[in-house]
Amino acid sequence: MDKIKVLVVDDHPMVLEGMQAMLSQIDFVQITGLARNAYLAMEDIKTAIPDIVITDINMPEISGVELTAKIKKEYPSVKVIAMSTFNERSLISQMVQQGASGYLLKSASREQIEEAISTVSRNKLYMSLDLELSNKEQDEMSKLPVLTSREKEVLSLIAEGFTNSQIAEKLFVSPYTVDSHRKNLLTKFDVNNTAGLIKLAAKYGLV
Amino acid sequence: MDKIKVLVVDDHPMVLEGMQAMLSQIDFVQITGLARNAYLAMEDIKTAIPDIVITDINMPEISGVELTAKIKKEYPSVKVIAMSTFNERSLISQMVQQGASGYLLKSASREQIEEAISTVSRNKLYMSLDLELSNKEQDEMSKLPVLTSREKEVLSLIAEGFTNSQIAEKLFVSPYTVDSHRKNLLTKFDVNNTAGLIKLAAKYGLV
DNA sequence: GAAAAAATCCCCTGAAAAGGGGATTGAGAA
DNA sequence: TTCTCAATCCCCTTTTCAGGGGATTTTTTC
Repeated sequence: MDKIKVLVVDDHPMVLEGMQAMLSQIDFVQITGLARNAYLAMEDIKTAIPDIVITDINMPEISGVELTAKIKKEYPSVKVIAMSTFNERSLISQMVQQGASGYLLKSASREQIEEAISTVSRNKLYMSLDLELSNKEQDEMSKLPVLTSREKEVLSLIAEGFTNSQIAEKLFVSPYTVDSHRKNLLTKFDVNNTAGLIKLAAKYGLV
Repeated sequence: MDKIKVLVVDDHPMVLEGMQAMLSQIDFVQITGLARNAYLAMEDIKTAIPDIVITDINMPEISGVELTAKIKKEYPSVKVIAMSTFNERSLISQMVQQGASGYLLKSASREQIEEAISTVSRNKLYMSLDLELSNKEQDEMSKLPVLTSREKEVLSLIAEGFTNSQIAEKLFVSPYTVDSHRKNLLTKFDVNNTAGLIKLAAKYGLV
């Protein structure tokens, strides 16, 4: 049985070293490369096509989301496992949309990493979402409202500091419309002013 | 010449492994332990007193700040190097106040870690603050206004979603006063509404 | 002990947001 | 095909915020 070829992408040398150390303890895994950015990752993939790419989501220049899109476009058979710290869960759906097969917390243990790799290599999805979440966090997550695309648009503009009428101009709609969206956002987030709105939105990476 | 004894504290196994891998490449360093939380770190220190403790700031239960306070209280001669990801710079001053001797980004290279350890062991402060910052970030950082303690207090309450009068009640002052602070904050941050305020404050970890 | 900085308080105006109410249109789901 | 939902638009009232203008007191710093 062939070993599973894994490429790790992360801008933190520490994490790369850590992953190398942990992956080398897994007997069915073979490391094909360690890349500290998306460019180098694509180079590495070209020379030695891995089975799985484990990539950080938050990276300067080209993010993990974009890298995943690139990989899936050029090498659809390569599986991608996204890695992030706990406060970026909002990016998971983005990653999955781009074709990621797994989601790993940076606080993952060797066992979890092992499980993630073997699960993903069997064409299944691995999500380590709830593993380290407190009840409070779970509650907060479940309360996360579903926003329409227009609402997201308006929210990000609010967060940019624009007023209703400025946003209305940008979106070519009436200020009344923007105000409606704003009110819906307040209701959905269950807050009663802009401050609460931005705070929550920022917390869940929506802005 | 004796080796410098180092203990690493981080709740992420990946980082611990990474640090171990990187530190073992430094010939003048001897790892006395790897702890995944503050409790275990204190145990480790008891059995083998290290010269330097490298600790993550963001940890569940007991934070790096609290751990540093504990260490400096019980073992004043032990040096502490704080470690964090880039968006927590606001904690640096807290760490320094608690007696930390260094600050290391998690994106640090082996060279930087080496430098941090040797600098700190020579009783100097090591701050890796500006190392990996882009010009844009540097500019933004340098523009960061100095807030008074009252202003910080008011800002965090604004971010919590309270109105001026609610804040006034909490602080036992007149709403006029709170309004003054709010206006000063707007001026200092050079923004013109609450949204811009919170966004900036959040960006620099002030809330 | 004087000067500077921080914290407090007050007033006014106009703009913006919050909190209600409602209505219409179009697209997609049941 | 109805029914729901998203998106659009409108009006009203009250509250809060933003942008000015000041002033006083306390605390810190030199």
